[in-house]
Amino acid sequence: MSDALFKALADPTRREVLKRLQRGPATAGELAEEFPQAKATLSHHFNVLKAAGLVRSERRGQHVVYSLNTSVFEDLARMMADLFKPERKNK
Amino acid sequence: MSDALFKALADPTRREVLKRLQRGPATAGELAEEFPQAKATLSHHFNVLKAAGLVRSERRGQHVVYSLNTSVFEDLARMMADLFKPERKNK
DNA sequence: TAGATGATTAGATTAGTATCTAAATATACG
DNA sequence: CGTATATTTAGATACTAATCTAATCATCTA
Repeated sequence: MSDALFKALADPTRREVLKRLQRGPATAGELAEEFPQAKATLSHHFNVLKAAGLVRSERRGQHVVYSLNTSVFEDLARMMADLFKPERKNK
Repeated sequence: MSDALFKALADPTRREVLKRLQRGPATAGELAEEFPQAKATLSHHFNVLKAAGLVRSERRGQHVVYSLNTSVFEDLARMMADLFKPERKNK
């Protein structure tokens, strides 16, 4: 569970994708154009991000729109805090 | 820089080591006993954690004492926030 | 329905990481 | 100094992850 999240964040390209999505949703193609890797490679990264719950995807005709799932940030913050401040009960 | 940090957190064993160190410093041997892996393997993990600035080490005679470097938590929190909230200036 | 476009999946290759055992280094102490 | 104990480093292996090209799937439109 948290494993998928940390693993997803471990790759710099995926972190860049997240930062790009801060500026708003984008299609797979638009995202792929902003990175040097092949489309297929980016598609793989999208899958990882999705599995970690960091992004959502929605098909719009031929396009697939990816957007940031900000609600995971809460979980992430909790996990981070948990790594350093155990005394805090997980309410 | 941040890459080393995220990579260090990507491994579940290393996250467990961090959680163990929340309860206070421990020697390499003490830590190694709490994990199924070989001592050498744990030593490798310590190096990764150290390189990421997550732990400190100090030699005490024959022993090497590892402790959590809580000051990195600030950086970590900032990086996390940065991934999701770009509008915040990095003051 | 056929062709074009957008996206994902399959299969293979390469690079990186976790792990082990064995050897090396560091320190203490008799 | 020589041995015991604690830890790290070297070298090898297995596993995982990133990447590519080619093929497949999905949708639109003429």
